[in-house]
Amino acid sequence: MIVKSETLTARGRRTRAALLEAGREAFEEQGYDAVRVDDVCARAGVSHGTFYTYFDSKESLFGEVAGAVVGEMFAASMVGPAAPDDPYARVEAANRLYLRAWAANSRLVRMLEHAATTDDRFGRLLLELREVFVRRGAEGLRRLQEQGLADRDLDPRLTAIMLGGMVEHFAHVWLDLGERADEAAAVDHLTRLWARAIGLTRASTPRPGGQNREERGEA
Amino acid sequence: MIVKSETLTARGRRTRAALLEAGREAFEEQGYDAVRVDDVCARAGVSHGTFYTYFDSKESLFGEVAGAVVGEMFAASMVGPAAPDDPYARVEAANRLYLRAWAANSRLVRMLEHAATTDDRFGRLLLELREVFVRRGAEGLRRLQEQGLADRDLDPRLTAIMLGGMVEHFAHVWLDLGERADEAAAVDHLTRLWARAIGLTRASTPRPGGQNREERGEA
Amino acid sequence: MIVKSETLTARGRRTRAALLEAGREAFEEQGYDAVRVDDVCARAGVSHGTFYTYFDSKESLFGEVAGAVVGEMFAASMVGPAAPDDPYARVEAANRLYLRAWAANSRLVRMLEHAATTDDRFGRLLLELREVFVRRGAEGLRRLQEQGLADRDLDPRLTAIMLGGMVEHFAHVWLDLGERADEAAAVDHLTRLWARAIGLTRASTPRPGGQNREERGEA
Amino acid sequence: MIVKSETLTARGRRTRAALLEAGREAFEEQGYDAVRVDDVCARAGVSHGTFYTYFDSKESLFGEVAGAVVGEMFAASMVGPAAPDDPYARVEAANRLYLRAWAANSRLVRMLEHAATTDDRFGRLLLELREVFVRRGAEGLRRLQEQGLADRDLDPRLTAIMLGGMVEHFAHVWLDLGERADEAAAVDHLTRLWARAIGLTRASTPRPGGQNREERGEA
DNA sequence: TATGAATGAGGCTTCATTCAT
DNA sequence: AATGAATGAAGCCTCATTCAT
Repeated sequence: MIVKSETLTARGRRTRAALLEAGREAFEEQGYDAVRVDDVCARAGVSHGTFYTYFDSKESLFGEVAGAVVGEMFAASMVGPAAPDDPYARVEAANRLYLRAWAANSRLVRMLEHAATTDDRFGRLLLELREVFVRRGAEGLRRLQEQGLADRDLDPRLTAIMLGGMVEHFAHVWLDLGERADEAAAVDHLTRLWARAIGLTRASTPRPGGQNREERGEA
Repeated sequence: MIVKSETLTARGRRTRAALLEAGREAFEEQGYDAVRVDDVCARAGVSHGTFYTYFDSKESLFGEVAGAVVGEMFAASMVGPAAPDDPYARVEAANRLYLRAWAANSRLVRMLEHAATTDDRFGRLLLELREVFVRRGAEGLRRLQEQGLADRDLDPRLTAIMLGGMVEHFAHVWLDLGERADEAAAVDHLTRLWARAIGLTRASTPRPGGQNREERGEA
Repeated sequence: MIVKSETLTARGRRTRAALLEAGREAFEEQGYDAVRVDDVCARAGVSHGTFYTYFDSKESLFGEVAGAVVGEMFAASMVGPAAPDDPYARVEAANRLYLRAWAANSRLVRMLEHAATTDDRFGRLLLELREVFVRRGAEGLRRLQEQGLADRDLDPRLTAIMLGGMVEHFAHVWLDLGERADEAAAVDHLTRLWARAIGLTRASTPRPGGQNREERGEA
Repeated sequence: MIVKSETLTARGRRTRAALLEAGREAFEEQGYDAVRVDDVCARAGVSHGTFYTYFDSKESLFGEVAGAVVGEMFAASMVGPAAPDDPYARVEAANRLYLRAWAANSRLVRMLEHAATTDDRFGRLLLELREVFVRRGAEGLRRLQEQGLADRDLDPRLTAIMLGGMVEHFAHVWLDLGERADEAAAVDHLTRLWARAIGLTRASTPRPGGQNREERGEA
């Protein structure tokens, strides 16, 4: 009988959390395939049988880990109330968050991508995750279009998917495949590409961030 | 002792080719993990033992399959001499090819991505593959910059990585994750985003394709 | 320390009884192997740990359940004071009781048979159980022989084992293996076979039951 | 891929047969539950993985063993052309064969009984097995009835089930549960009970077999 | 008494790879 | 070259039982 957190005593909750944490670490360090249930148990300092008190299988543990990660990424994707007024700066802030959110969990997201290959449930999780970013991007674009600050001939959703994908994919190439770049330059470039792609007109104060401030300032 | 094609009799070459072909099909249909050596042999109509006459291991078979796929993608990425003169049209043609090349091998590329996780050799293969597209993109951009048709403040390589990634990633989202879109619209959007992102000035005849022809025609 | 009923508080007695009852149901429904201690606890509405307050092991629980069942079967096997005078009718009544007793507990008896395979203790229990019926049968036969109502050349014990086995086995075939028959016809046939086998002479009033009344009435 | 005998090379057939034989021995000696796949492999002198080349699982091995046993019992149940003319002697011969067939495989039949509890497939096998004996018995009785040698008021099938069950069950009590008896006496009693139960009239020469020849000869 | 978390022995099965023929 | 039998490392999972609270 597998137990969710609600039913558990404090001790049980601790054990479950330890397994979850151990699982996350193990997956991140070793990759899904290489992780044996016993590895996780050893990390968590519990016996082997205990694992199955809390989780059905390695896959089910991964499901929870992935769920947690996705939750964190949701949270991290919020620009928040402190967002700047300037549209360009907003785009930049969003891109930075996007990049960081993806970067922070790069390995697990890749595992999720792979898991999605086999198990639809993970495919759905991945879709949900992307959808959050896509929605946010599409919303932002639509607003800019309404304000006359962005090209109206772009389909908001398709555009958000494409430009969001650009950021996401760059995170992958950068962090997983070892393409050399520094964050500032990356964010700057991504933002400029993004802004120009949608025809973002700097309505008021042109406050471009990043390192090419001057150059663009001249334009 | 594993034998490559050169050393083989006609019969041997046939068997080897059959295994390779069978492997490719099997990997594409079932995914790396799910494929058993026996599956491949069965498809190729060959006994288990025979497999090891031609390949060291399942992984080595995958290596060859992946190599072949990458080769095909290289070939497919050539815009060719029939490329249009108009820069925008060239970008469009390149994007179409890019998308198709990735689409045609989506599953195997994903497998390669996963394999890269474990085995550096596949990581390198993947890098090589991307590099071809990145180089091509960077070259193109540099040329446009020199001709004064694209913004000079963009780093060609970084830009190519990012915009190329946009295309590649869209292929993935589209084909593997089931985002609905039709090719024409996708290519059109990708091209517009790409063109605007690099500030592509239509030097001569603006010949934008896609669904918003008129609007842009007015400009 | 395992506790028997005598030592227990009222609450303890209730818990123990609940486990016993739950165990019996579980065994009957699922079979020995398929029953997990947890199943029994769940049925009894008790936590896992509690089980071992009252029973040494799953096997020991089964032992008690089996004991209870055997006790019931003993009780059920009594023809009682209301038994008819007519020997044939007595045989018939005994057969009906025998069949019903076995039928009522068919599944548990089978489990007992299986348990006997591994554990002698259950073998002995089974022997005791059978012995009751065998003795009763042998006694009855001996009395009939003495009264000149049954063949004297039959060994009473062997005969009782064989004819008793016929009844018992028929119960098994009928109830466990799905041979179609109705109780009345079964009892009638069993009784006729039994009676003729021992050469039962209807001393006084021939009062054969069942469906062939007339035919035999003619004799 | 599991292989049946037809497809195999001589070596494969030998290995398969060895596993089958080893399985049968193991089951007989240790009982189904106690047998581990590895035990069987050790007996057969093959590795552990080899087992799964030939059988799906322990259960499937048991299925084949049981099938073989049932086949042997079918064969053993034939009275054969050497059967005596005298009906009583025929019954006696049949009972002896019946008893021996059951006795020879008592342990495995018990395992089959138990397996039938869980798996219908074994239930069906058991039914088939019994059906052979039931049919034979019913046929025999019907013939005797037609010849006027046995009571016409008995349902042949029901009677065969009951009297056959008597023999079968006695074999069980005798061999598995340790009831003391010698074969000759057992066969003699079974036959007498059977014969009388069906009202077998010795048409021609009364040639009762067994040890009580003289006593009965006097009657 | 009752709880329920923790334990770990015990078995099953898969499949890449080797090897004798 | 081809065959296919044999191998065994490697992991997964269940569940009766113990134990601290």
